[in-house]
Amino acid sequence: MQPTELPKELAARRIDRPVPLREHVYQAMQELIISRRLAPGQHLVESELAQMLGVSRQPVREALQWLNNEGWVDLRPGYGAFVHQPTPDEADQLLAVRSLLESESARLAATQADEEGIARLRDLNKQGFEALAADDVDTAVALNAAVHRCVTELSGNKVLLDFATQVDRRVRWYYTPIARQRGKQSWQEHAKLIDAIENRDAEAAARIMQEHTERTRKSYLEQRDADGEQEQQLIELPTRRRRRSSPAKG
Amino acid sequence: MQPTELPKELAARRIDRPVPLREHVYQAMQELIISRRLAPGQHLVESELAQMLGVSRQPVREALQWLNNEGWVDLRPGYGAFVHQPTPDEADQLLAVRSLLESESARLAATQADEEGIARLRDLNKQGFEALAADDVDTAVALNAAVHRCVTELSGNKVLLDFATQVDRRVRWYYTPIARQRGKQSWQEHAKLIDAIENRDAEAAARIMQEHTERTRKSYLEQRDADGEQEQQLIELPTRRRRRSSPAKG
DNA sequence: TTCTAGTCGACTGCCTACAGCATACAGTCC
DNA sequence: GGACTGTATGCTGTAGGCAGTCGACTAGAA
Repeated sequence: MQPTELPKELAARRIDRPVPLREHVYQAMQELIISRRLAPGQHLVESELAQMLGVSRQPVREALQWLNNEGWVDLRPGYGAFVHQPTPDEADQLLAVRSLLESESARLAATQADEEGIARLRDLNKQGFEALAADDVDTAVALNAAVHRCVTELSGNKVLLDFATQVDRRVRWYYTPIARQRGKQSWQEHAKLIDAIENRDAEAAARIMQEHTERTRKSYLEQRDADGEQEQQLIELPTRRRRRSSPAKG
Repeated sequence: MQPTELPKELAARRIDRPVPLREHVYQAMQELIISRRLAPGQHLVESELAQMLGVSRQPVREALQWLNNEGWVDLRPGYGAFVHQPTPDEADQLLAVRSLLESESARLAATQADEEGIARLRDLNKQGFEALAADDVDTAVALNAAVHRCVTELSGNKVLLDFATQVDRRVRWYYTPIARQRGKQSWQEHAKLIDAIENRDAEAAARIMQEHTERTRKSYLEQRDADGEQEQQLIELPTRRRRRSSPAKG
């Protein structure tokens, strides 16, 4: 089988290796999944992935475990890994949980944040406006994520941060397309949020964050109804025979 | 090295093996950690665990990954696994997040739950009162967890359920001792909660759940201040030499 | 005594190989 | 012709082993 373009890159990385191979595998596969080049529901055969990425099955297995934790793939013991099927329902549920976690974060941040943290927030938001003005959408999206993350960090609750990070990662799978479309308003809402935090007004901060995230959720729903999924070029993992799916139940 | 008492048990299990070994390893280790026979901060050497449990390193590695996801151990790449150090701070943060997630669950359950689900709740709570009357603390603790889980299931938000389950597992590490002490009041609160859900009063349900869980949190803090940690007999993992800890940073 | 270089060995990360199960296919019996 | 059984083979789970890395210990010098 001729490897896709990835193995050379991996082979290169392999030379300076303080970072475990599984990390690279993890990242490569995450990219493939996010970009939908591996189709939802697709069976991921360890040996094929290993060959494709130029490593053995071991690091692939470990990477698959991580991907499983983070909701990118589903593991069925004895039957291997399958790319997770994102459903509209799940997206909505994720966004709901995100809203919950982040509004609580904002509430806590209003009482916990220090001056330096608030300054950091302001700076990020300023950069966001600038990216917006420069039409630099990628940067704006990244900065948006950074603002939200920063608020959660300022909550001072590490557990909350952990969970919010998890949700955020998964949400972005669905959400990136919309994130690219919400413009100035979003950053104005951030500004208000930061004001509330600075004024130590916990309730206001929580409310603003909730409205802010709920608006995102609504955008998602609208967009979803508006346009269908666009097709993507899938990686055809070459096998002669392939298991159809999970075992017949019962 | 002479294995501890575990390997025979595992060896027996090994005969009827539809379940992967790593599952058994996972459960065995979780038990050892919860019971504090593996000390917080202790370095878990794969080969020793493998020998102790009578399996090879591979299933141990995979079990460690799971344990890591769920917060029981911390993995430091290149340095192995360490039993997670639970701190009072973290416990408090976990309980705070739990409160958040569960009160939202209650809110949603009030609008989403069906008759059958509510009946299930009532039944669990009835059993809880009975266990309490019979002084069967273990059953009462289990039923308490079941009630909370059931509410979260009835929320209809699978993501919320996922996270709540995670939190719950970890919380129980700290929390079991107090859970054993909260008595009748707790079950009366459940009853009120179920009433609110049945009446479709989302706000009341959320409020009751929040107060209920916050009360637990307070109990935890009080208890923590009251008595210190009792010592436990640790498993001495036999090695000649052992790395002290993680590498010197920077 | 304290600092430094060198050596030893423990431990992780990774690879290869094998065993067992599950599926798919082909041939056989009713 | 349809159901059943036997066989080939893909794929996972697990074992075992090798190499590189990092910490601990030791000896020698300042």
